[in-house]
Amino acid sequence: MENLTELLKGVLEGCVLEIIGRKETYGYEIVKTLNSLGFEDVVEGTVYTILIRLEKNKLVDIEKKPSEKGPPRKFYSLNEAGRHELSLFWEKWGYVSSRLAQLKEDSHV
Amino acid sequence: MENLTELLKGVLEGCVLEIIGRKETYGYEIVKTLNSLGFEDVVEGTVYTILIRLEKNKLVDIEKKPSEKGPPRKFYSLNEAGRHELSLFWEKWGYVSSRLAQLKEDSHV
DNA sequence: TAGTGGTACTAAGTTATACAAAGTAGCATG
DNA sequence: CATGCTACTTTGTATAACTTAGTACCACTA
Repeated sequence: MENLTELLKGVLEGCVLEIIGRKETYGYEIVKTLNSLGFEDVVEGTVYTILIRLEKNKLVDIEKKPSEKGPPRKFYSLNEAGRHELSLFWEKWGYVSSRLAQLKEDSHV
Repeated sequence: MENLTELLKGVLEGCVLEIIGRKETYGYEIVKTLNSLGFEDVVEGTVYTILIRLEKNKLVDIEKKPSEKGPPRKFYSLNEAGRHELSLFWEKWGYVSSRLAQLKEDSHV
């Protein structure tokens, strides 16, 4: 799917929160996860800027661990504020998507 | 619902296309329509910038008509390119929302 | 007739987010 | 020692929504 950029604003951050919320993970793996979830064109630069933002907003805890395969990994996990932000995200997403569903539904009645 | 700004990127333009696609209408009325659809905090400044963008991208036809209640209205209708853009929007929206639905579904399995 | 409020459009500047592009660096394999 | 995968960093750009302020038409009323 091409040029989803604008529709992904706000969405990708929510996805990253959700992914981190499931299990402690790191940037490179998150990129691969997003790709496999259907967000195929999401690249590292995008994800790392999101992670830096999450850190700056104190939504995640970070732990550095060595890797067998390359440079050390920075593992992220959600803290309490992060979990709250995640539930807020799903709430907002639910709101917007239900309005859109309604709009679309009305359109072919 | 508070602070949906980022989630609305790309979405509002799609909504405006959809609204215009149903019947010829004008900016002020579009604002009211969006508000009644649940996008309560969307204000004129936002909608008019979208309309100017649609015009610049040649997705709409425009006709100026007098109003009984105020300044003349600029009526917008979708042209062929606009209808195509609208169907593209719904396609993209469907893609993104289905991925999100899947992500959310997986989350509480 | 001055003031208020609803209708209707315009325009300048700000902010937030995704994306592009390039680079640094560790490690394994051939 | 070159290639390729892993893994993180940084700088800059584009886009879209939002903020704020302003112009202007019209009807009603105190």
